[in-house]
Amino acid sequence: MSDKRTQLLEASIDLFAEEGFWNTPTTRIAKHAGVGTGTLFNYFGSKEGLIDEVYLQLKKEWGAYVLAGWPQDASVRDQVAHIWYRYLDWGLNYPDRYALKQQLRLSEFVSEDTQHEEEASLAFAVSLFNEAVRDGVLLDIPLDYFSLLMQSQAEAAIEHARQNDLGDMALLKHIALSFEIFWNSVKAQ
Amino acid sequence: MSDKRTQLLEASIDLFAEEGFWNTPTTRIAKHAGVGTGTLFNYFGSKEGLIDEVYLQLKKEWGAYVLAGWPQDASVRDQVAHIWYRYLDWGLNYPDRYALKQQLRLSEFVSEDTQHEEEASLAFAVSLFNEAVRDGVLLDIPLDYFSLLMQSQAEAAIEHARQNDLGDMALLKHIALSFEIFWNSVKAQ
Amino acid sequence: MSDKRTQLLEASIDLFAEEGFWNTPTTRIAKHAGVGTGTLFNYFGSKEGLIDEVYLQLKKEWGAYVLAGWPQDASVRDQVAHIWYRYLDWGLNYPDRYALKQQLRLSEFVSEDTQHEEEASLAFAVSLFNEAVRDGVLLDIPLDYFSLLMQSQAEAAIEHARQNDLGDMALLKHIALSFEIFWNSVKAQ
Amino acid sequence: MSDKRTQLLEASIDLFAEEGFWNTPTTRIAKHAGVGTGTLFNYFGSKEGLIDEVYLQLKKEWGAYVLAGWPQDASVRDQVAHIWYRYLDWGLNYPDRYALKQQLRLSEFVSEDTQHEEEASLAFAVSLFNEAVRDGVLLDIPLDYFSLLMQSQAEAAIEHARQNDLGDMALLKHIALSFEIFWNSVKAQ
DNA sequence: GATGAATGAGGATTCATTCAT
DNA sequence: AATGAATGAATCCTCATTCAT
Repeated sequence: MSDKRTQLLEASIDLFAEEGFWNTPTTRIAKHAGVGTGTLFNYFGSKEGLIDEVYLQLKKEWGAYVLAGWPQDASVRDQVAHIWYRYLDWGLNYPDRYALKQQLRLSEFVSEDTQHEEEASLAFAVSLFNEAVRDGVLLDIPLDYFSLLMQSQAEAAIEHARQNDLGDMALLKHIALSFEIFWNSVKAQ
Repeated sequence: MSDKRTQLLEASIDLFAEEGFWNTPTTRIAKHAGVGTGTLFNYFGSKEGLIDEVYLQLKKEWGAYVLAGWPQDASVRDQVAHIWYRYLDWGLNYPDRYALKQQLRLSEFVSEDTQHEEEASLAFAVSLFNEAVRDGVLLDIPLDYFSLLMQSQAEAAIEHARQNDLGDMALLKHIALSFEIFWNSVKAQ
Repeated sequence: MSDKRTQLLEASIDLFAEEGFWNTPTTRIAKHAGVGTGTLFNYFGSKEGLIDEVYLQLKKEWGAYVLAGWPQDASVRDQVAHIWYRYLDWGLNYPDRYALKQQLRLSEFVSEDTQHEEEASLAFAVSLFNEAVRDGVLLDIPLDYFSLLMQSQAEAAIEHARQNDLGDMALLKHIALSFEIFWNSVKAQ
Repeated sequence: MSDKRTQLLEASIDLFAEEGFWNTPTTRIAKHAGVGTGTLFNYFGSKEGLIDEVYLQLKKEWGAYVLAGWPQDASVRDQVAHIWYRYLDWGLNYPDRYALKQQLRLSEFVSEDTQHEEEASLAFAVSLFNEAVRDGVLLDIPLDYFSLLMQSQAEAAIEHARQNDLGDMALLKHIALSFEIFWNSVKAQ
């Protein structure tokens, strides 16, 4: 994992967040990263290649953040809650990275393959989910739908928090409430 | 509402859906619309202006579709269900338009103002929502959060349906289930 | 001499002086003149045609101004002085028009023919000049050189006055001096 | 002073002289210079930037030409005469460059700053002028007016020569006469 | 590997001019 | 005669990518 590679990825994230990736020429990225233009192409082959890698990088960072401190022995509800809180935390603590990740998710710049690449964190939660379903704790729905529901509701919660610039107290209340709502939607009735 | 204006909007939607708006030069749009290049700029001022208008157009179409046949005298649950079904219907019947609308929502191409422009349909549902909360039918949460939740879960449902290419039967079941899940998340407990 | 024709010429002079003629689209001229775009072309055929006419118009205005009050019975020196003073007056009273006329004189926008079109005022001074030469009052040089000398020195005097923003007193002194200098250059020794 | 930079300046002068700078697209300049279009913009930033530099280049060339062989120990009259002859020489030997320089001087294309940039040659003649005034050889007028007078009369002389296509003999006579006329206008009486 | 000057295809936008009304 | 919406050729400039050093 070369140093310059990392510098280029960081520079890209900085600049994409500021100006959008379509307003950010490769030359500016290279300059901001402190390397030559050619170097960018040595590492990533093309601008699209770079963007793909940026997206993967963000997914990776996000995944690591979400899984950190996973309480493997807690109840299903608490395990899910942990992911939920970490998810919202990341979105609210790294608004630029979050926004960029969201944007890249649907972007025409990111290749299809990269877009659909499995998010590590969830692959990783498969057995938890399957057990919970079998034990009658969660609704019996496809895992991928469960994960879409979680993702979309988490995004709604983040979006609401960002749009309303909540104070500390209100924010905590909102996060707790958002989890209740989510849980009610997926718990077995 | 001039003829050429409409032709340009239609042509844009077609081509943006096919190739992405950033791969679609203004000249191609104009040609596809059967007008001169200059005309595009007479009507929309710039490519960005055009994209803004495309987004507004899609929102408008979508809003009209969702509200069609609204059962004003039904129960709250049925009214919400109606919107839900129409929402999913639109997303599944007009996949190109839906995908484009989603993409534009977060795009750097669409100006902030345009992005936040009130969606008519919801403004319109305010009193329904307020009454439902007062009557203890719905959770007492901010309207904008309610609407984010509805939107995000509907999108998750659409996304799931599209990714799994469900047969007619399974599709109907999925839609019904998705509404149950949504309803459980927002109904007063 | 139609009304609209005049309006268009005036509008052109206004806008050319403000922004330069190459930054002034025909549509803006027409709008500023309060007529339709087509009308401009009805009257002048092309933008170049319009600019030609603007130049002729300025030459005409200038010529009329310079010749006004011509003291036909005064001495040669006084007659020349009269033209000198009027010339400088015009340049200083109508700085926009003066600057524009200067600029058009060499511009690639003005057709050769129009550029060389005889300036009425001087044609008109031929006999005065010829007599003065014969009488030994002026140097025996070609008339066209005489007229170039007069023009160029007058422009130098105007330029100096403009660049130095002279007060009333100093300005009068400058003008008087400038004439002395000119006269010394062309009077028979 | 890169090679390509010079090629671009030369190509510009060639083409501007032939067709006028406003009829000369950047692509044609680049092609004529044997470089890519982008290169022009790498060096000059914009077409206007290029034109500015062309103007400066012409001023520089002209200044060097005019000052070459300056007879520092000759009389004031001879020193001034030297500049006079060199000035006319340049104008007559390089008609294209001269015409272009004249045209650019007043053009809206050349930025104000560039237009007013001090001409080295004259800054350089300051002490000569001051001494001559103190010694009662030249009229006591502001230096900038002196220089405007010199410039304008030299231009008149060049203009006359060009318009009349004089033979060698007549040309020499004209140049000598033009200097006498100029000298009479500025020498102390 | 690293560089960055050079490239030139590609694209948004302008604007003189036309012509149907 | 007057209009102004429509046109599309023309042009400036950008920027991903290459390649000689």
